[in-house]
This record gives sequence, structure tokens and C-alpha cells, in this order.
Amino acid sequence: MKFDLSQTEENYLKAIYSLFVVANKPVSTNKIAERLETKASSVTDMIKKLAEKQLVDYVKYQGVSLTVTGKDIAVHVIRKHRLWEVFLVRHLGFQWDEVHEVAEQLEHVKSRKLTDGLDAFLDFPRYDPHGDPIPDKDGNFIKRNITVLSSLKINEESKIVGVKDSSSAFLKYLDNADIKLGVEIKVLHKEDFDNSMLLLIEGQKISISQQISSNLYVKQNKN
Amino acid sequence: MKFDLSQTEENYLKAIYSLFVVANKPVSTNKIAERLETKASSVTDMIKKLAEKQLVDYVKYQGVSLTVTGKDIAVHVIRKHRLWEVFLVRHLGFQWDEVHEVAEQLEHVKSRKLTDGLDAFLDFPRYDPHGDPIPDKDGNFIKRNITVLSSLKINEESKIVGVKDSSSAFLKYLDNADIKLGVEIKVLHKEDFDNSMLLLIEGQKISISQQISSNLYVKQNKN
DNA sequence: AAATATTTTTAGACTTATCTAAAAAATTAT
DNA sequence: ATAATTTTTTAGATAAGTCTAAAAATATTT
Ligand SMILES: [Mn+2]
Ligand SMILES: [Mn+2]
Ligand SMILES: [Mn+2]
Ligand SMILES: [Mn+2]
Repeated sequence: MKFDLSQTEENYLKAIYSLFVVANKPVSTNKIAERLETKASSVTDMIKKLAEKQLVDYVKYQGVSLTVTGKDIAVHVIRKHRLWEVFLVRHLGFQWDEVHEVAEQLEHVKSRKLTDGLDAFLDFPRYDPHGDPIPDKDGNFIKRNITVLSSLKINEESKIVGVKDSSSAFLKYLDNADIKLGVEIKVLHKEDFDNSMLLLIEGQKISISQQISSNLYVKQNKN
Repeated sequence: MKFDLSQTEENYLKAIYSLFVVANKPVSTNKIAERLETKASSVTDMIKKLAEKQLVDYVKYQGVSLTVTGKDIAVHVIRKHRLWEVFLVRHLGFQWDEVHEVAEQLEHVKSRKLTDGLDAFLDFPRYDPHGDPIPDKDGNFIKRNITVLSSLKINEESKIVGVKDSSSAFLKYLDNADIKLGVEIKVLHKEDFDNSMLLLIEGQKISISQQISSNLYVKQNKN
């Protein structure tokens, strides 16, 4: 079977994929609707279509999960999305909070040669500007050994490697606070009252709320 | 009024634009249908919609032409198409006969920052891989002073600067015959019988049929 | 185990873009 | 100028994707 999916179908697969990754069980109609900013009834209709194409497994009232083919397609779309984000930041002067909307469009362009050519042009980047791993041409991911900053204890040292929330608002906050991916941090203090943290980042002491620390991914230094 | 057109609408504007450029009079429903490989009745429907949005001027049974806004949009889409073609050839290893299909998709991606960023990244190219001029950000074209090779007379010298037919078949023929944009040529002989031409290209004598010579654009050397 | 609340599906309607077949207008030929 | 031909428009259908409102199934309370 030849798979020439619509942008809408691809977006559904991507949504189901990422919801499944966090929940680890069949995804509900409502969750998909919320993610895609549409109505549950529309989701049901689309799911039936995808089930017919054997891209999802669907049991009425029990949620959906991706078939192997469905997952392959979803991962391929994610690959394109993240490669384009790298391109936009590295070569076209985009900020990391500006790339998502454009990548949402570019990820649907269909051309194997384009995707793999872009990958090679960028020298096979392994992470996108938000620290998310980029699947290779066979759909293989790097499985990251990652923790959320808020779970670190006092005096633990680690490196900031990603963002959980990649909204423009959050990313701009990080820019202003001079918090970048790749920098080493040390937890100096944790406030019991509001769970805020005092960090040492590149010689600077910075205090961040739990809202912030729970949306930053870190990789702990082995010691 | 905000213009967020569908890909289909943009393709109609582009088709009307290029048909108008050659005909220099309102474009017929049938011509548009042929160009877009659709049916005349579908074209009539779409034209009505575009007329309502004031992107085309339309008089029943008398054909369509673009309004100023419609033309601006069409030219902007053409700009994107050609910029992407340059990118694909220069940076992703595409051949000039491979770019069109992908550019047809990329031209519909909406982001001013993307288009202008790409333009700057490419160092503001003035021509695409087929020799077609690229409109600048304000929609201004270079008006080329161009002739068709078949109209040259014996002993006239000129430079190949573009292709009229940019089908993959024709472009591949040119590759095989080692006929590239930018090379100087001289007309050695014209055959009365079939209008074929004997050319001198980079020291080589090459004979080409009229089918070929009438699809190559040249710029005559001033002497 | 019923009653209540929530989630999911169905039914029917709407929009965009397309098609075929028929009607209307314009063009060309006689 | 009439007739024949071609082009263009209209009418009515279809498919994709969406919506609202109502019905059905599932989950939660009591
Ligand atoms: Mn993104
Ligand atoms: Mn990203
Ligand atoms: Mn092209
Ligand atoms: Mn071109």
C-alpha cells in the first residue's frame, strides 16, 4: 500500500504518538481532541479512517494506539519537524522560540531526497534546538537518560539538556534569564515553602520557581 | 483584509499569472483548467471565489485577470518557488530536473521570515536553476532581454540563459548533450529542410533539432 | 447495585474542492 | 443570417474534514 497522507492525517498520527509516549497506554479521543484543538467527534471520525488504513489500532470506547506503520510515519514526520527547526536556527537566523510554527508546515513536505539531503547538509544533527532527539533515516532515536531539574537534590550538579514546555513564552523567559541548553548547573538551595530553587549557573546565582524547574530537563553528572 | 489562502487558491493565482503573461489578455477558463489538470467547471467555481476576495477581475464568459493584490500574491509564491529551487540545487544536491515537484510544495509554506531569511542565506540570487528571474521581497523582477535560440541567424553569437520547457525529459536531454546555462554559443549552420541548427558550444560542434532550439533562451552578445 | 456524571460515538449539517451532465452563451462555418 | 461547433456556466453529487446536539457506553459516587 502507498502512503500519501494528508497533513491532517499526519498531524493525528503525530499527536497519537506523543500522547502514547507519555501515557504508555491507548490514547483517548478527548486527549487527542485537546491536543489538536478540535472536537472529540471529529477525532472519532478520523480515527476510523486511520484504522481502516491500518495506521492505528482502535477499539471503540477503548482508545487508539499506533500500528508499526503508523508509528513509522509519525516518527518520520517528527524527524522532518526537528531537522527543519535546526535549519531555521542555524542558517536562517530564527530564535528557538520562533521555529515551531514554521516547522509545523515544513514537516509535511514530501520528498525523501529533501529530508535526507537536509539531514546531510546539517551534518546529521542529533538534537533539535529544544534538545529533542532527531530520529535518523531509519527512525532510530537516541534514548536520553534524562531527569527533570525540579527533582534534583541540594549540591547535585548537572547539565541543562532540554525543555519540556517549548512555548514561546517559556523559551523567551529562559533567554532573558540567560538559561541556555548545554550549561552546567549546581543546586545551591531548595526552598521548602514554594519549592523554588537557587541555582549556580556559570558563576551566577539564579533563583527559579518550581514552574520553571519542572519544565527543564537535565542530565546528571556522574560522580 | 488578511490573506491566508489555501494551496489550491495560490496555485490558481500562479496559473492565471503565467498564462496572462504570455497571452496579455484575460485568461480563459479552459486554459486554466488545462494548466492545472482540472475541469473547466471547477475553474469557474474557484474563479468566483477569487473574484469575491477581489484577487481576480472576472466577467462571465470573458475570462479572468489578476487584480493588483492577486498579482502580488502570485509573484510572491513564484518568488518562494524559485528561491527553494536554488536552495535545493546549491545545498542539497538536487539536479535541476528534480527540483520542481518539491518546490511546488515548499512554495506554499507561509512565513515572511522564512522566505526573506532563505533569500539572504542564498545571498539574494537573481535567477533560479532554470534561468528564471527571482522576484525580490517587493515583488520586483528583472526584465530579461531574451530571445529564443531558434530565431538566431547564422554566425550570430550568444549565451544560453534559460529554458522555456523545464520538463525533466528536456532538462535531462540538455545534461546529456552537455548544454548548460551560461555557455557561449555560435550558430554555424541552419538546415532549411528541418530547421535543425549546427552550434559551436565550448569548442564542440553540436546539432540540435528545432524542438530543442525553440525551447532554449539566449541572450545575444552586443557587437 | 443504582444513580449520577463523564466520555465517546452517532446523526445530521456545513465548507472546500472536485466531478459529470446538461444548459447557456459565444464563436465559427456555411 | 442561420446553423453547427466550441466554450463556459450551472445544477446536482461526492469526498474530506469539521461542527453541534443527541444517544450510547463507560466510569464514578453514593
Ligand atoms: Mn517544534
Ligand atoms: Mn523542537
Ligand atoms: Mn519550477
Ligand atoms: Mn524554475
